[in-house]
Amino acid sequence: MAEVENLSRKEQVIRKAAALFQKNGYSATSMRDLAHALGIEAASLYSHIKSKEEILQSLCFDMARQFRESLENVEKSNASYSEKLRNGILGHIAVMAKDLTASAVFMNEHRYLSQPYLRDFLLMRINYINRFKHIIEGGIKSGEFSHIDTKLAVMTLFSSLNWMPNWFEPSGLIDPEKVGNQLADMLIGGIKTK
Amino acid sequence: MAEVENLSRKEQVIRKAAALFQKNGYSATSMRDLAHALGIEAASLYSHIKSKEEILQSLCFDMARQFRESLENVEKSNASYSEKLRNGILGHIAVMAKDLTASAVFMNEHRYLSQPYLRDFLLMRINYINRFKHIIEGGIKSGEFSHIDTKLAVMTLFSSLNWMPNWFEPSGLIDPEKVGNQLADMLIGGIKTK
DNA sequence: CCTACCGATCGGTAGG
DNA sequence: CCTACCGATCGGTAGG
Repeated sequence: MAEVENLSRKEQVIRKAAALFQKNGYSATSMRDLAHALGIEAASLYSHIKSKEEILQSLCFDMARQFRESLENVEKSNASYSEKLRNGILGHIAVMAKDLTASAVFMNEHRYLSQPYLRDFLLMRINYINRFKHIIEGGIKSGEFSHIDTKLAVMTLFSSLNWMPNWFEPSGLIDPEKVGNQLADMLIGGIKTK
Repeated sequence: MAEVENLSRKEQVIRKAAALFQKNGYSATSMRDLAHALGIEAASLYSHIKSKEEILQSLCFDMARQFRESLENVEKSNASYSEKLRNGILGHIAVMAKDLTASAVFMNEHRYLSQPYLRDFLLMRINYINRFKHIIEGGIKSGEFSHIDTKLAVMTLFSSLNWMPNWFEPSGLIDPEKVGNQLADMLIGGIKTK
């Protein structure tokens, strides 16, 4: 059934769906809403996708893969723990900045995944968080960081990162690298006068 | 129609709804789900509440009021900017810890409010954030804080605070005051060795 | 990509 | 708090 030609149209469907999921939420977005936004009938969507949830799966797992790949590259480097933490932050923000809409869906709508996808997603997320945690723990052992609560530190970092799609200007006025460096400065160096 | 006797039953309905909204999302929670969880028929819910959204409104605006009141008390004090920031954080966490379920709904489900409630809610939230921002700006002017990006700083703070209901142990094993002080230490003092 | 349609479920009301 | 029910809408399929 001409899979190749359908690929770009499928991409269009997924991207439009992401925009609607971000704006109105996954559950509150109907396939008729999506079809109308694309100028077609609801039934026609099923030529491109198997189900509503397949769209959500694509969005969530594609973002998860990009985040994971970014962090793997950072881990492979020989940088200090401070630098690894900074580069992990920069990489995460760079991935988000490439698609703020998909990032917002990744963060806010993954909960509507059914099993076993939800379980897999949450396991991947825990794994990702733990890898950041290990960098922080390494930095504490090496003496680069003070003896802070690592769980609180990594949760603060993770929440800050994931909240960004909600306040970044979609216009692209914000420079992801600049914001990443500022966040790293603040979390690593603190905001208090030295 | 005996408003007084209905109050506690209405409270039960709202609290059970909050738990379901937190677990499954507002849109994905049906009035039949809620009724079943309470052991009654869906139609019977309407003796206690006017609509599904009225429940969401109660939850969101009640939490918003508590957050506002907490911050107002901090602003009235004569503390330094560091202390005001710390006390603002402690107050916010204390309000959340009193009802983690309602806090999660406040954070994750407010978007399903219809107009004009959504507008009012978002204006209150912006106001709340700006008041924290003013504390940080005051601290920069007074020399207590270094010249960081105030928007980034307040967004980092705000996202850290609002993410907590998602990782706090519901068992109450976490001491809100301890976590608040640690977060304040980290954000005010930084995590890097001095 | 369409028309025509399915069974299920939605929030909510009438009337008791 | 119940039974009985409303019109609207849901995700998805059949068949072209």
